[in-house]
Amino acid sequence: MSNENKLTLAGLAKLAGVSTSTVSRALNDNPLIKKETRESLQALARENNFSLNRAASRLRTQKTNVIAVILNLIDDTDQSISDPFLLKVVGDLNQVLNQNGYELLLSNSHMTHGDWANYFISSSRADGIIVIGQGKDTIELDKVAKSGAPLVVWGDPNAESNYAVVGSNNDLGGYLATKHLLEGGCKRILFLGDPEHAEMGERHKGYTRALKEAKLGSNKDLTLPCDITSKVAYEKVGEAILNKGLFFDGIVATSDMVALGALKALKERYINIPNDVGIIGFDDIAMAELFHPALTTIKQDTKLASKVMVEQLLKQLNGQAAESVVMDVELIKRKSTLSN
Amino acid sequence: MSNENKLTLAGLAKLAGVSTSTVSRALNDNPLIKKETRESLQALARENNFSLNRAASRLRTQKTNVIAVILNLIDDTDQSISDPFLLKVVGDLNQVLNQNGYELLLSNSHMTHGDWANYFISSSRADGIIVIGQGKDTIELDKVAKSGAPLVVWGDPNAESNYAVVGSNNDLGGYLATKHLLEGGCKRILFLGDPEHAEMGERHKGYTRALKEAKLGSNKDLTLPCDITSKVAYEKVGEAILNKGLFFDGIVATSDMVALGALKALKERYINIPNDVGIIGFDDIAMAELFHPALTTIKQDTKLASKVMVEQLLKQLNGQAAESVVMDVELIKRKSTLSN
DNA sequence: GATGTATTTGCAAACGTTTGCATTTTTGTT
DNA sequence: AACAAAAATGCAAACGTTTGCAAATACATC
Repeated sequence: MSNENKLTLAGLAKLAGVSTSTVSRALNDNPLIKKETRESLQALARENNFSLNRAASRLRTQKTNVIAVILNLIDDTDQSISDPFLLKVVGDLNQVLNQNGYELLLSNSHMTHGDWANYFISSSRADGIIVIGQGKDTIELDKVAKSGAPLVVWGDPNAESNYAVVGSNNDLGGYLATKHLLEGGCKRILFLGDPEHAEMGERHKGYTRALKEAKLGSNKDLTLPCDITSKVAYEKVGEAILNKGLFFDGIVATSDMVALGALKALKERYINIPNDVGIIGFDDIAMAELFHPALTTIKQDTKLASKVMVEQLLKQLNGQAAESVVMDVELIKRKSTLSN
Repeated sequence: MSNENKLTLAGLAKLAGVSTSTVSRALNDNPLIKKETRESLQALARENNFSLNRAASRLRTQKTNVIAVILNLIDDTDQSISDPFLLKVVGDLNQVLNQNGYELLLSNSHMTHGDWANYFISSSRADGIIVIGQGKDTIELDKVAKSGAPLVVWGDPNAESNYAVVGSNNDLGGYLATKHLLEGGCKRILFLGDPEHAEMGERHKGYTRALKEAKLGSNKDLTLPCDITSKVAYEKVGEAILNKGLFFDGIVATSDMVALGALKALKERYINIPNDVGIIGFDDIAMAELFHPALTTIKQDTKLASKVMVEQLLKQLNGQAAESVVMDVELIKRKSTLSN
């Protein structure tokens, strides 16, 4: 590893006896250069372990081919960063971005304070931003959008916004979940999650709608606000039962992790699932079917979603306008609920 | 967002009526510049939403302040990318790297083919590489190490290698796990995992040692090779019981996810845990205590490990030699095993 | 062989920072 | 007031690519 005399484009050009422009074009597969020349130069580059200096080419082309992905965490608990669903999204985004010739710069809202557009875009660290999660306030997002930086957000696509939001049809998800429980015979269905949060709010709407349709007026006591972690869900459900007994026979959980917490709280009290209480989750994380009983859930297709997010971002990078997209959800019936 | 006349260092300098060198130094907090000047220039930059072009400064300084983190996936299943433990490590690394002024470029072995050192380091995409997981063959890693690129690997620190490996005391972990089961009265303990894999092999060694100490010769039939996913574990355990009956009364699983799969297979057959079979996992992922029963496990401290990995990497970036580090593990007793 | 047109290459100027060195300004000493 | 030393600033040359334009070469046509 001779550090001091790292091979450069100019060096390679001298080696080949051509100009740097020719080598540059050859390595970028520019058809201006004769095919044979191109190939022999590419071979030469390979032999000599040459690789283009990206700092230089980024400076020259004013393009980084990097996308910043920001995990927009709501609370301060490190916990939430380990939500398998969000991390799955990161993994899938990485895949899709790579396929499109982009790399993924990972960040999270705890670390990156201040102006995201400035920090990532003006500074030439990245060409665009994908934010996972709308968070509670959208001020930061609005600022980014206003700056004109290419931006796509995973969140509630129905929310009023001046940027492109990709997200599930949460209302439908909440509706399907609730209806499924109703069909299984549940009468008093608990909504476990925070309706203040945009996406969860939509799910709550669907939940309420299904109840109304079934002529079961929604009851405020049947909504139990709760963070999106299993630990909190476990505690909240335990607490609720302690205070009020088993006042429900079904649970619509706002994520699989929340469902897992509820599951445990119930099982510890020897409450039978699904006979005494039916539980349905949201997300369909990989381990959902490994819970005991296997978890019925509303599936969000992260792979497809990632593809759509990247598409919408690429559009903006090409100067076109992007739009919010609503993704389909799907009821996955397993063992934690009764079938009708 | 006036795109065509983006503010540059020269522009800012003109605005302030000083030279670019002064502004550059001021923004980098160089004490060569008078304190007041520095502060007023920093304020001016803030007012004008100026931020340094990193492509340019990286080119000039030959330093990126970026670290590439590569998830070294063993198999082709997308599954393994969603192992909560590995993703937790990524999250923790992100945190530590940020605290040290570095950013995290995420990658995985499926996407980045060929020469990692060339791709990331010579190309000036990153200053160093952290690889999570040694994989089955270490050819690629050896190549990176030989190239002289700053490199730290999460894996088996006892493995022979010409690069710095940070990892748990897996042998001790396997030993503690097995001993704990023995103390709980288990006589025929199953090792669930692939001893061919470096880290798992160490755990298997510890397992064998504990058995020997207890005068229970190790039995080859009691080692059940198995991928590191819960689904495979679930299938393998189910299969084994189907073929040979319940020939074990304890399981040492090589990860919590594997334990989860085993757990389910057993529960489906109404085998009582921990009375009929004790199960102990590895990792202590966030949801381990939410399994039912709460999972006894060997904890790996990812936060501390991330800190150590970054330390070892920074050493190399400063021209010092790095060393392999063995991290402590800890037995976390919960409900899936009997206490002595 | 002359001419015109395609094809292939090279020249040289950017891109926006940082930094060694020279220069200017300030401060302190006699 | 003169001078030296210290502190603060500026000049200009890099860093390694890409690319518009000009130049050179190859090929075809008469």
